[in-house]
Amino acid sequence: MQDLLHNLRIVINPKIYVKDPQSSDLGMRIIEQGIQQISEIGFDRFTFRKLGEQIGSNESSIYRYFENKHKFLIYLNSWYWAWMEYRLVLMTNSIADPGKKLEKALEVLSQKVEADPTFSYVDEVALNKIVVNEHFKPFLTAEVDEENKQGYFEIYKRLVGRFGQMIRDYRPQYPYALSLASTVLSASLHQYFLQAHFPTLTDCKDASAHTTFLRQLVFSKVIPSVHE
Amino acid sequence: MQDLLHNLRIVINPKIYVKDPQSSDLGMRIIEQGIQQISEIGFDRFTFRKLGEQIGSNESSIYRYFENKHKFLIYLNSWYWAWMEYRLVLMTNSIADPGKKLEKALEVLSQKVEADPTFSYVDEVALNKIVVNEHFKPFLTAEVDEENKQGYFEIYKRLVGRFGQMIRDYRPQYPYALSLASTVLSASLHQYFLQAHFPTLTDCKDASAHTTFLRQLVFSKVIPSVHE
DNA sequence: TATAAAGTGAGAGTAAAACTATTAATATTG
DNA sequence: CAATATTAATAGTTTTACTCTCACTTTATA
Repeated sequence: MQDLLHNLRIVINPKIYVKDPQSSDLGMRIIEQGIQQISEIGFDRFTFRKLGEQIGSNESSIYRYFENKHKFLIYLNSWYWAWMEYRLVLMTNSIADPGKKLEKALEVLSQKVEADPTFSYVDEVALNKIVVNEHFKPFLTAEVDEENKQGYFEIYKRLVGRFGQMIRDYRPQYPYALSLASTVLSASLHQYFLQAHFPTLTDCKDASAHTTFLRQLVFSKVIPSVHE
Repeated sequence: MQDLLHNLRIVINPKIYVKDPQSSDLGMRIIEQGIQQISEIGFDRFTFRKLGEQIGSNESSIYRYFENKHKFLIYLNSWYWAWMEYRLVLMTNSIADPGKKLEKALEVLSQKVEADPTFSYVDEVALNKIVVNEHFKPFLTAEVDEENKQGYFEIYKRLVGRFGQMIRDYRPQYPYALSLASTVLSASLHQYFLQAHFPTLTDCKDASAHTTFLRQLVFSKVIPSVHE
């Protein structure tokens, strides 16, 4: 199993990059160190110049891989969501019971992220910090609709769709499967964000609370409508 | 009642502005036209220079009201959340039953925004568009923690707290009132955002769907845990 | 092994945005 | 009417994002 996984490579829409960073040593360093830098100083303060200095290369070389830093962020986000999708499939594929499958999916999507040795050049924990801290930044531009047309967000959309389908498989009558799927995904990030920056706006103080909160939300244990 | 309300003024933390825009004609125009411009071209493409041109004034005059455009966005967001809080209180204050109160609160927070004649110089519909399209932008900066310390987000935090308290009043045993409150608030914006830009990621196609989706979520009718 | 092609590094250069500072004109107030 | 505050106009600075060019190195190919 592990051997098989070592041959895996996350596939990203080529329109997002100029040259595939997974195809060269410099490219890998751009990803590796770019993740480090953004997670440390934040995306806004991050520049290709600074990254060039850190990897002992030049700004202009990085532009040969990514058109601009916004696309770099979209790339990193795509990688993250592709990795989440891969983990989701891996962890739920063998579960036949829709309820148990959904429960497992929720766990995968909401638990604290840990390093995955399958992809050595990516620090998943730092990448998760980026995704949490900048969660909607890839979407929040005047060019969303154009970029969406270009398929920049297809991985994320596929993940929402897949998770939505799991909800539908469990309760086909429920009419808001997609909305619930997108809500859970964004709420999970948001709760981690609040825990880090606005602890007075969340009750999720430890690792397990995030999963419990969302599980209760999805499985209707929030405010029991019948008896308690 | 209306007469009383005409004397109302939304109070914003003075640290957010240099000079109170509600104190002068130029200030009002900055708010009024600023909302228009940002809702039309998006926050990133918006500059004080462009706004100056539109209101027949100068870039440097605007800097006398707001230190920078990021603080201007924080101001607009604060105004929006203060207005939401005012509406929330107004619409729920007289309701004694905690369940009905919570239901009403959900309605106020999730329904499509309509113009409020109480505050004539603010176009609430355009402002809502800004808040939906840029939802987390005020938070998503490297300076969040510092700005939070300065109290820039206190109105939003108060609103979450107030809504969380309504949940707690209804079901004191439920341990995630704050998380649910912040989730509902952000999910509401997010679903509107998806409806506008990613319709394949949401089931909320019309005005009432947003409220129904969230009501079911909060009142545990998502996936009935007992029988159907 | 010679040679073209591709990839990279260094540095300078450009355009736009985000302010800042100065000064003059205008309006307000005491 | 004089003092004061407010605003307009202009020019200037700094930073960022990105571009261009050219030299050098590595790799591919004949």
